[in-house]
Formats: sequence, C-alpha cells, structure tokens
Amino acid sequence: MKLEVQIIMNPSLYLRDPEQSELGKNIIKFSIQLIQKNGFEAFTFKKLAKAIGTTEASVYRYFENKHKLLVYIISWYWGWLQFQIDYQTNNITDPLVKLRIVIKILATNVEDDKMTSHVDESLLHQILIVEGTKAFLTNHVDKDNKQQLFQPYKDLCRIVSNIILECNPNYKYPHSLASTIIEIAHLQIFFMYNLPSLTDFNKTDKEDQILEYINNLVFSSITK
Amino acid sequence: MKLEVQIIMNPSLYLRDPEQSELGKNIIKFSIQLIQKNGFEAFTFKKLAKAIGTTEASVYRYFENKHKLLVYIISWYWGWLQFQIDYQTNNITDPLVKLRIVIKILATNVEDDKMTSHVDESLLHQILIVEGTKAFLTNHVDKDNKQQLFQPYKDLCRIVSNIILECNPNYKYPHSLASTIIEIAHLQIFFMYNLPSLTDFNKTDKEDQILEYINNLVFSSITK
DNA sequence: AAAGAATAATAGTATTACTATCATTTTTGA
DNA sequence: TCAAAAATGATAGTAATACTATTATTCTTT
Repeated sequence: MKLEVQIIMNPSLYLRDPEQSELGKNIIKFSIQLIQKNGFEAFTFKKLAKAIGTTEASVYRYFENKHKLLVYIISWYWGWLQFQIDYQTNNITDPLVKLRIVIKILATNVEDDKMTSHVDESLLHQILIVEGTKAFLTNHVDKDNKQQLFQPYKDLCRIVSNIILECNPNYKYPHSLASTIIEIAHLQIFFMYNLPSLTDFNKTDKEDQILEYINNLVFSSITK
Repeated sequence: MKLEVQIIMNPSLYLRDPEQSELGKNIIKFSIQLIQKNGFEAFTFKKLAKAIGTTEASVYRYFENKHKLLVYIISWYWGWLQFQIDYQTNNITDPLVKLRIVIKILATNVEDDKMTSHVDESLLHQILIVEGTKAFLTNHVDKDNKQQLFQPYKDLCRIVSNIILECNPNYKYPHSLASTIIEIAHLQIFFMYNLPSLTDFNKTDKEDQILEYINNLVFSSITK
C-alpha cells in the first residue's frame, strides 16, 4: 500500500489543476528542478516546456504566468509544513518542547518526503530560501492577497503563534515572532552559504548553529 | 553655505559615474521614484528614459542593466545609513543606548535628508523594504559578491555587530543578529501594511510597536 | 576654433511573455 | 463501442523587454 499526501490548493492559483494529470504533475516537478537550479528570474515557460517535452501553450493552459506557478509551489510547501507540524507535534503536551520541534521543522533542511511522489521537498526548501519572499514582494501583493493566495502562509503563522502563546500567554508579538522565525531561518541559511560575513555560522555543523541561534532568540524573548 | 554628503560607490556598479553629470543624477532620482511607485519588476530603462526625457541608449551608458542600478541605489542607502549611525551615535558611551539608537535608525521610516539633493531617502527606505533582498537573492549572487557589490551592507552589519559585542562581549551571534535586525525590520513593516495577519501591529503607532518588538527581541537575547 | 566627450535619434536583434488557431490524440460516458 | 468532449501538440503571431550598434548633434575644454 502506498500512502499519498495531498495538499489542497487554492484554485485561483491555477487555470487547470496540475494534480489531475501527468502533464500537470510534470509541470510541478520540472518547475521545481529548474527554479532551484537557475533561479526564478531565469525560469521561463519555454524552457520548462522543453524540459518536460511539451509546448509553451500547454503550460499556459495550467498556469496564467510564472509568478502564479511560483506562488503555487511555495503555497504547496507551506501546506506541507503545516502537515509536518501537525504530525510531529501530535501528542506532545509541553508547549516548550512543541515550539522547539516547530523551530526545527522551520529552520533546518528537509529530506525528500516519499509520500509526495512528484514533489522533491528538499529542492523545494532550497527554492523557499531564495525565492520565498518573492511570492509577496510584488506590486500586486494586495490583489493576490485578496484572492487568498497567501492563506497557507498565514495559517502556518497562526499555528506557530498559538504554540508561542501556549508557552507564554502574555507574550505580545506571537504572530510577528512566527513570521520572524520562518523568514530569518531562510535568510540566515542563504547568508551562511552566500554572504557568510553576515552571519556567525560556518559550514560545519551549519544547521545546528542556526537552530541554536533561533532557539536562543525565541526562547529568551518569550521567557523573559 | 550648502553641505552635501557624498557616498562613495563601488565603480563596478556603474559604467559611467552617475554623480558626475546632471543626466546621471536624474537617472538616480527618477529610478528611485519609478521603482518605489511601480516596483522593480515593472521598472524598465525605456520607461526611465521617458520619465527623464532622454533615451534608453543614454541610460545604458551609465548602467549595464537594471539589476546593477538597483544594487547601486540600495548600496547607496547602506552607505547613507552607516553615515547616520556614525553621526547619531557619536559621543554616546553607553553601548546599550547606542544599540537602541541604531535599532531606531534601522527600523523606522526616515525623512528626506536635505544634505543629499537628488536622493529622496524616504522613498529609498520604501524601496529597501520591498526590493532590498532582491539585490542578493539572485543566481549571480556569488559573482556580484566577488565584485564586492555588497560591501556597504557587510560594513553596516559589522558596525552593528561591534556595538552588540560592546553590550555583551560573550554574545555568540552578533553578525547574525545584526542582519536579522535589518531584515526583520523591513519584513515586519511590509507585513504590517500588506499582510497584517503575519504581525501583531496595527497602523496606529505603527513604528513604535515594531521598534518595541525588535528591541524586546534583541535586548532579551543579548542580556540573558 | 578644433578636438574630444557626452548625448540624442534611430534602428535593429534576440528573448520573453504571452494569445490564437487548428489538427490530433485521449478520455468519457451513453 | 462510438461519438462527443476534453486535453494536448504544432505552429504562428504580437507586443514588450533587454539589450547593441551607428550616426548625427551638441556641449566642453584647451
């Protein structure tokens, strides 16, 4: 028996649901590979079509444009992370332990999850580090937001902020701290690899150090 | 008598120094206006040329491409902030007070500085919030970094991290905390205006709240 | 007044970001 | 199982972008 996890996506993100066909799944799979490899700016539907062995026109039947496709795969990742958090903190009662687990999920590299056949979460995590904020750092963020495109991100933040409040019901900035954890984890990983003088981490024991830094930041702030 | 501050820029950023001519200064001035108004993605040299009343070819004599121009204005801002920090923390001996001033400089909106005639720092700050990370979140970050394009950002972080160490010589993550302060300030401001459910701030007393949040985060972490 | 530098005017190329049309293949459901 | 519908492929075309090249004009400097 093969278990498959399916993340429910906002239909505004696509024209035709990519989960419903082989071509659709290939669009997702090869997009992740190409964006991770060459970056979002260099990514075009023409190159994607060529990699898949289909035509540009066919890709356009699934996604309006490459930005929507980026938001799709990023939202997918937020949904998947939410599932990971639910799963891995299940049955844990101590909120401090829970928060520590959550931070680990948010701040360290992931392995490919075999429960999702056409998505490589490890590549996706690398995309999130470099391209994650480009989903909303646009001049049409308002329009996108009205279409609920960022709901999975908001949901994730809400879940994390609730755990923060369990740790300290009087903490004044649970949502900001949640979004801070997520974004700082990405930025510090990026800096460590690309602009190391902006961090205090070296490439041995890398993830552990970043984890320690974020844990220190978070726990000293909420337990003070 | 009119005092003018001049920020020294890395010559790799431009083909012809924009400070040395009227056209060059107009390129900077109108770039800031257009990027702030429509976002970096919608910004083109053709539109810029039209706004200035010159031609695309003339703009290309100053800057290789629009990304270099973005990095130019962003670097300019880092240089200007460094000057602000030097200036505003001069003669202050208590490092905790110093750090508090630095955080305020990094995390709140700025007013247009009359000492720099063709640069509107207030607009520039808004550009930094939305486009700042796009300077380095590219697939050519390594090449750009080797050309020292991010030196002003690194210098700024080093200065801030030194102040952090003055506060607590045993603090383990001064560089990471410095880059965290800068980036989180921008992100939280962006979220507050565009995706408020990712923050705990509302639009009254906005800057004060973000400042409080960052101060809480920083000081609880380094004084613990 | 001449030389040199900067700018303007214009044109052109390759790529990107799409849209449209029509033929072919695959799916489906009566 | 056969016809209709849906999905895909093949091809073409457009407007905008991101440049490069060429020549004419104007502006500076000695």
